[in-house]
Amino acid sequence: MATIYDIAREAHVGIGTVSRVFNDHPSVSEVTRKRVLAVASRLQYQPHPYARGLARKRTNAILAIVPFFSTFFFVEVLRGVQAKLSEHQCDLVLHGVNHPDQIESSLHKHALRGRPDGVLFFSMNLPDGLMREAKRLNTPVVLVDTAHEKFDSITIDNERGAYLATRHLLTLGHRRVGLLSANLESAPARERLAGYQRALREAGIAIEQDLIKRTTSPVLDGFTQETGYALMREFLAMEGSRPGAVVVSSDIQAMGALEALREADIACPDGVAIIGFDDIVVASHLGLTTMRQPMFQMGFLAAERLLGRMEKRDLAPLHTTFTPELVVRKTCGGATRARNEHAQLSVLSTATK
Amino acid sequence: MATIYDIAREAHVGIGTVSRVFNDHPSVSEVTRKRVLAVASRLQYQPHPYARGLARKRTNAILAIVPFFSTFFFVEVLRGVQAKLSEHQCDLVLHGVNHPDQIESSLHKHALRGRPDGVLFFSMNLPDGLMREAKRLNTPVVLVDTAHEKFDSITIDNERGAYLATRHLLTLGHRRVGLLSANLESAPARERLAGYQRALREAGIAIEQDLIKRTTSPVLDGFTQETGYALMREFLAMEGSRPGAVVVSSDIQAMGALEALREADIACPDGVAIIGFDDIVVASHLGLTTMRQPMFQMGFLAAERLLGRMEKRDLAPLHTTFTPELVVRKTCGGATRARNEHAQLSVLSTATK
DNA sequence: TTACCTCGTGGAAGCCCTTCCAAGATATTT
DNA sequence: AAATATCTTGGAAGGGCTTCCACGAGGTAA
Repeated sequence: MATIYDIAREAHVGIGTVSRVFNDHPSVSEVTRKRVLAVASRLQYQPHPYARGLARKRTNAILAIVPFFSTFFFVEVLRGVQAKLSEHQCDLVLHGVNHPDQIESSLHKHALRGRPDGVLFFSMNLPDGLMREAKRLNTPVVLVDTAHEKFDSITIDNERGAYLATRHLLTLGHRRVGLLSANLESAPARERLAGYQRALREAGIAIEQDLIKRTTSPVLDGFTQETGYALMREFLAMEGSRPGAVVVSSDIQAMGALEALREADIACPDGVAIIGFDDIVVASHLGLTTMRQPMFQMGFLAAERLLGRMEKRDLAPLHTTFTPELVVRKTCGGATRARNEHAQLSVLSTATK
Repeated sequence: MATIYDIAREAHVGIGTVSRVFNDHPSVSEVTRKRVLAVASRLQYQPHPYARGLARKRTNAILAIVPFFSTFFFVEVLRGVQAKLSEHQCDLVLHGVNHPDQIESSLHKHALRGRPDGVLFFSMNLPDGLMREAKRLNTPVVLVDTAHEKFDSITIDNERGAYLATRHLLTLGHRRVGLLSANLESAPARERLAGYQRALREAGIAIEQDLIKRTTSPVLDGFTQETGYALMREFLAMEGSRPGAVVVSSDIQAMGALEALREADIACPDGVAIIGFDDIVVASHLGLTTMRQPMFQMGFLAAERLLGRMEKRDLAPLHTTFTPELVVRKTCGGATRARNEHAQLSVLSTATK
């Protein structure tokens, strides 16, 4: 591979000039610039990113720490991240975390070893270790689907999402509305529970504990089809007092729930209506009415914010919350038209200390 | 951040010794090693990866080029890749390609700029540009889900998979078996067609062109739910001569096909039986009988092979083919038990020029 | 004319490592 | 005891880039 020295020699200029050309430095005469570029292209020159990183003290890489990046949610969000990052010359390095316990230890050994210019941290409670390291190295961090007052964050208003979902069912005339929740250790699960409860309260409907099913499974905090299947069977076992509609805390669980219904030979909108949460790709194939999260956008925005933070580090943390949007399909009955292509965005707070 | 010079000074040794300690060089006395490590840990020393890369002339990063990494298939495969890579100290840099045309141009500007130690290239025809560059830079490349005689590859025996799928339907007593294919520009689609035809031929059944539906859609080469839906409707429009069973060339298409059936109110195993291809996660929720591809394993093996190739570059290309495995569920009727947890692996050829 | 800018340029120094060579210290052999 | 082999060690060189300082040339103002 050619180096700036080769270019310099062939173009009869100094290495400084070559470097300047490749960094768009203003003080290079047009004629020199052309000559250098010509030689560079002839020699197929490519600046060496590591040498550059070393000299500049930057890596041009951002690190994404995600729990097991196997779910639709992360894939979509990461696509958004990529979309933004590719506009800049910036690499995305993925670091999958299998178990929360693993974070602290692996962080040091692997993740930050690469000295990323920035970090995107997903859906987990921010470990103290990462927080300290980030401060120490002065590496900007943007949290996605989780929050902390000292860092930028992009989140979903889960409470409101569940509230809207529940409202939708109430509007359709349902009075006995159940909640198929997940592991309440999970913050999103708790928030969605709160939204569900608020909607019922506002409608003047008593909250029955029997109508709230949850799990203690640690596997993906219960956001799995298995959990959805199992909990829906619990509902079905209630026989006479079975709810006529169920708010499910994720689409993937809704899939399991639908399977349970099919197995029990209970029609979906008519026997039991179901509304999910996420709007993963398959939701549309299942005709699942659900609360859409703008996953791609979240990723895009997260990357954008991180890039911005890398420029101006000392501003107050910015917290952005997206409100999920109702996507009406078939599993609740009701109107089929009523959905905007893009989710509603609202910047809730801007200054936190 | 501390550097080896800091460590050397504080530990009263030379920089060479510090470097040796961190590279497990044998000729460092135990007492010195301990001392150096103690100082290093006190100073929270971390070797700088770029400086290391620059000096060693390696980057410790491998690049994955995937078409739109939004599908289940890639997510699973990439999980496998990660699993292997994390055993070594090796980063995974993702490069999503949106459109094939884009490959050639973006490759130069973005992808190879990082000078990865190796490249994983997925599911697309290997562009000449990448091939030349790889040769020029002497960067090992492993192809996944696609092949080229000059490079290592990990593929699926699509022909045999479709053959087995078709056989399954024949065994269940079906005589009129259709093929719901994709865009025949795609190699996997063609191979699956071939397997279907062979199974029929062997069974002494004439091949009817009407029973082979395909698309010319370029979107994901037709491997979409929309295509599945549309083509199944074509089958349904055949009325009297409609096939009693259909081999579908991917699970995602099968989802669309199932939807078409549901819409037409045709029972699935009974009215029309369906077998898919892939065994994506949702397949089990749909009760879809399908041909499983060991996606995680493919990724794992691909990474393993790439790592190996980085050590020994001059061996003949190795081509590994996995045979898909029948997973019996509900959409074909028939037995429900009969499935091993792991796919069968067979190394077909080892020496190609 | 002289003093002072500005512009374009060259290249040394520095970024943080690895690697290689030379050399001192020990141990082994003759 | 001398000669030789083996272990450890130090540190210069080098990897490819950015950046800063210095310098000459041309331009401007006094």
